[in-house]
This record gives sequence, C-alpha cells and structure tokens, in this order.
Amino acid sequence: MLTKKQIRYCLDVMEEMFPNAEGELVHSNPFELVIAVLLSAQCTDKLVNKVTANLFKKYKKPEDYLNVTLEELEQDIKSIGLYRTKAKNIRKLCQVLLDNYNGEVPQTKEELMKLAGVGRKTANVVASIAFNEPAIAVDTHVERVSKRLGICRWKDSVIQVEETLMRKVPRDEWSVTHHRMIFFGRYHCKARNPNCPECPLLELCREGQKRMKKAIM
DNA sequence: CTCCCGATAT
DNA sequence: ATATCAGGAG
Repeated sequence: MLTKKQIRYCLDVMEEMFPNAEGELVHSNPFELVIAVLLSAQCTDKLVNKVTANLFKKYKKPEDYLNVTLEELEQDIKSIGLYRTKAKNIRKLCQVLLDNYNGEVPQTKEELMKLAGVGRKTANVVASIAFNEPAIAVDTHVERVSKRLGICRWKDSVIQVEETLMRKVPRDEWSVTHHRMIFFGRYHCKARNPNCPECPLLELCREGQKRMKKAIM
C-alpha cells in the first residue's frame, strides 16, 4: 500500500500529465448535468455528448421530458446503452423535481441520491461540478487506477476506495483529484492496454511492475 | 449477484 | 469476437 506521501507524489505527477483535467460532459446548468451524468452510466462521455447535443435542444425543463411518450424519449437516447431504464429514470427524476423541488436540482448528495437513477457516483459528480461541494466520485477509472497503483486494496468496494481517498487527500483537492485520476485512467492507465512502459509512476506501481515482468517473458 | 444494452476499441 | 465504457436498481 502506498503511503500518504507516495499518493501525494502520484497526484502531482498526474497534475503534470493532465494540467487541464476537468469534466467533459457538455452541459449548461445543473439540470442538464444530472441528465448527462445519468446517461453516462456504462457509456463513454463522448457518446453522451453526441446524444445530448440534440437532446438538450428539444428538452429544456423537467416538464419537457414528461410531455412526450416514454417511447419518444427512448428513441431520442437510443444510441446510448441501457436506454430503456435510463428513459424511465429520467421521467421519474423529472417528476420528483417538479413535485418536491420546485423543478430545481437539489444541492446535497443525500437529496441527489434519492433521485431515480442517481447513485453515489452520480450524486458526487453533480455535487462537485454543479455545486462546488468537495467530493470524490469513484467511477470505473478512479477505482481501477487506485487499485493498480496500490492506493487501496484490490478487494475494496467503491465506498472503501472513496473513504481512503478522502482520508489521504486534502479536502480542498478532492474535486481536482477526482478529475486528474479520471484523465490518468482514461488516457494513460487504460483498462485494456495501460501504457506502463512510458509511465512515470511505474517504479511505485505494483500492477505496473507485474505487467512489465510479464511482458519480458 | 444479475440485469439493463448500444457504440467503440482492440 | 470480446472487453469496456464518468453505474444503478432489484
């Protein structure tokens, strides 16, 4: 397991590699961000942006999603995976926003997680990006990178990964850390073919060491 | 744990 | 062909 100091070093290297790491989901208000993040489950943000480019022209407010049939909404997001559940969740979510929140998006993680299709990760992303609340959303990239580097244990749950990161990273750096780890995971420490040979963190990375040994044999 | 699920990279 | 993609609900 990496020490706090080693983790600090990892984050500094990631900052150097990706100085402009930030959210890539296109949106112009909290409501659009919630929809975009909900759609992004098990799907690349690139594809989400392609779909929301048209979607957000057609649907501006929660009412707009409720004033069409479920089938029409499904067709509008069809190119994204899991589109049937996502369409249903969007409609439930919009109904709750209108019923309980005056059509606005709630600002706390606890309230956000009550919304249909919004779990821990989505709530953290929205709280962090839309409302500047310190949060570390553990998605597939953050989890993979944390486990490969040895920031946490392989068996840790996403909640344990989140707790470890919150414990070892200063609160005012949670949001940037989240984005740096995502960029590091998405473009360098990729799921399928991680670029270990050119990795500046190879020396302290347990998974990288293992992979390099395998590559030689 | 399983299911939802199309697009994309390898 | 298959793994993977800013996961969440039952």
